[in-house]
Amino acid sequence: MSATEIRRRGIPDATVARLPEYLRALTSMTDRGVLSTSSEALAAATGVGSAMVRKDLSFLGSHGVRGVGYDVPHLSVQIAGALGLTRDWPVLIVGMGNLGRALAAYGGFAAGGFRLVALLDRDPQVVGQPVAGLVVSAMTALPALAAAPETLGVITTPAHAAQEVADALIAAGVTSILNFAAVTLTVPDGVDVRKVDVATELQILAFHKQRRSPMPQLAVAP
Amino acid sequence: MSATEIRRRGIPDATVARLPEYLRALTSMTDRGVLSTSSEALAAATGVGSAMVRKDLSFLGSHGVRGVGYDVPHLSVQIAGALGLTRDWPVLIVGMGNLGRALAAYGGFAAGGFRLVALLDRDPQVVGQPVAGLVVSAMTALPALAAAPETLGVITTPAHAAQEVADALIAAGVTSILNFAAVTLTVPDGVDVRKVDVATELQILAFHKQRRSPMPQLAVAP
DNA sequence: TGAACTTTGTGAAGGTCTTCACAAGCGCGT
DNA sequence: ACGCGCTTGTGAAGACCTTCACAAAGTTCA
Repeated sequence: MSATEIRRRGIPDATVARLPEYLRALTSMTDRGVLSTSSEALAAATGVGSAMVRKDLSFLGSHGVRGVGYDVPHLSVQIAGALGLTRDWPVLIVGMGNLGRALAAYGGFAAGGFRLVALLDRDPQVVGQPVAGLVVSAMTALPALAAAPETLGVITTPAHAAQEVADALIAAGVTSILNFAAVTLTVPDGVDVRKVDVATELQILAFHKQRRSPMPQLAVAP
Repeated sequence: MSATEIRRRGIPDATVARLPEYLRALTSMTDRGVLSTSSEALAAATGVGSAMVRKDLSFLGSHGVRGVGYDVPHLSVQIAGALGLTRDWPVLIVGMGNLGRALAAYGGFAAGGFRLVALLDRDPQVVGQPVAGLVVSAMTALPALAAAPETLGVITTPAHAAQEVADALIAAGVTSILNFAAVTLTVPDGVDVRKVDVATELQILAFHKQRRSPMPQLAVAP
């Protein structure tokens, strides 16, 4: 693939989905004082094939050295830059149930420009409570809290409230949403939704497990 | 694709990943008293193209009626059967921090044969506490608790403990793991791991958002 | 009965992603 | 200076996935 073609089509989605893995492996190497690595070592650390590691990294430009490998700090910067992690990303979470609280307490945000700016809930009993160093806001505060155009929204409400919350987020100008609720959100063009769903993941695991060791099954009438 | 070929190669992974979506849409229809649907309606409910819905469902066999559509209860049973949700799937969660507790309290397990059978933690302070109607067990109890060969393991420990927990689960006979920790687990062949990682999802969202509205960027020296 | 209408099921075409295989390039030791 | 060994970068091939387009097959209604 030519350099101009990459610029036209951008980095493939499949590659983008793996870049955080590489970055995590590189961060771990940095922590252990490893300064240089190879596609083979990154492959071992991430479970991806080494040829794919090389192809993925080649989309960021050629930063490896033949016969030697990749410079860990330099490659980390390249990937972080490609992912946009050098910017500041305000994050707000709507839904302060068990999951919302767990997520608010989760330390993984700071590692990559993500900054928790607000926690919201519809329940007046919950509004005003302190959670993870922030005070829970009412839904009416949403437009003010999502003022920054690069704000990322996280939905941790029950399924039945998620669409309404998504609509409110979008009305407030949020265009990137991470949805933990077990529903498919309907959103206009230009809004990017990713979902995280435990039930779906378990069902996929169950499917593969069943395929490995099928149970005697009742015949289905034709 | 011929019927024998489907049976040889199985249902494509991409299709399996969408079956839970269809099933959820169908369940919602059942709840609303809708008894019949179409590929177009399922497409609207799941955000998938209607041609793909039809192709996906055709892998389960031909259960639609031309000119009419699909029977909601019948199709629900077909999908649930294909996913293995008619079996009983014991689930155990290791790591009773915020996330583990949130997950234990999450109601979505029962909806599909998933049954929470045990919660474990390494911390003696936590062992013995009641969580979600179960008492937290010590790690030493793992082999006994994972006795059923179809047990699914969920890891909600901090990243640094996850590999060790995975090894223990595998030693206890668990071959399907859902990993919430921010590390890539190394597992032997025959063990199926799926990961759920908030940081990765946020990074992918950030990438797409940045691509939509790039920031003035510093040039990188060649 | 039969024509009009609707919706499925599916070859074929077109993309995208992964793997293969090896030339090109770099450092090191002599 | 030069050859040897190592690792990258990348065309090409192949596998996989999605979209298109339409024949097939059913229902409805006159």
